[in-house]
Amino acid sequence: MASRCPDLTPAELRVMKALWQLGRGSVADVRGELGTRGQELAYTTVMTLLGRLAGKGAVMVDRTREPFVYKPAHRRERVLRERLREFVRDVFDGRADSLVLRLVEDETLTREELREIEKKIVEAERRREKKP
Amino acid sequence: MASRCPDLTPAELRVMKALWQLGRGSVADVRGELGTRGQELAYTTVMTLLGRLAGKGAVMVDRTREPFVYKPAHRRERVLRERLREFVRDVFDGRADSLVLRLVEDETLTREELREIEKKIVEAERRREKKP
DNA sequence: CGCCTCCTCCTACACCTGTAGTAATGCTAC
DNA sequence: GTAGCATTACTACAGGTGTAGGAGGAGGCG
Repeated sequence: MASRCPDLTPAELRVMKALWQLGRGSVADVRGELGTRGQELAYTTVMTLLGRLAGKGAVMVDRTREPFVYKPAHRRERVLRERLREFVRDVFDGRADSLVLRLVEDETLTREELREIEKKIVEAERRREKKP
Repeated sequence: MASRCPDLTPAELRVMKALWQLGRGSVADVRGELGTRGQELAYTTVMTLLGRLAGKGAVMVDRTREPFVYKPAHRRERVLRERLREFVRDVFDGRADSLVLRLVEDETLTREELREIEKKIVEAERRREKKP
């Protein structure tokens, strides 16, 4: 397995989301994408954030072209998974089940979603029976 | 419905957890409880944190007794629920289902936990059928 | 050819966080 | 009653975060 994803601040995460959406892009592109999500930021602010992200290895920069092209260094999936792990550890003391129970009981999920999750659970259980 | 729970920093949350465990207690008590969890902090550090928590209304202070007695202003349940909500919104764009799916597929949960969750889901679905 | 515009680089800066020291004050024990 | 110890109040401070301005280069337009 590869190097750990670096920690991201909330603002940085928002930038990453824009980048994941775009695939890759210039500062202006990212700024535009953030704009469509209601995050109006000055050009230089976006630059600063992308710079910090590059500094911690969360994005790759292609400097052979101007304007520079930024690209996520890790896939969204992976970063979110890691955030989730941390969150479960820090807030729910590692009790993932109690987190899920809370969501289930909290009306946060629609009937559809519940059904979908149930299906996945059954699948997961079946998988584990076979290959423990 | 009551006033929103204030935002807590990671260090503050750790203090709150100690306080929830104790029910209520002095600075020294909280410090001790944190100690048993491997969070060794100077007395004054704990004071600072409790002071900040009091400042943002997360704990109540009884100053009629010395040493002052600190007590959580909100129940654990409630604070965790709110944190979870924020997390789902900020990191998973509000898609609680995709968060849960990730946990289910991620081997993060034991067979037991999966079964438990499944049961809760069935219950929740049944509840909703009756009272939509 | 000189200016405007876009872009990058460096700098700034106020606020938040984690962590703790020092001063003051009051109670306890000799 | 005086020297400690516990406790609180005030202060500190380095590092992180969110947000952005200004300087300077490079290319397009009049």
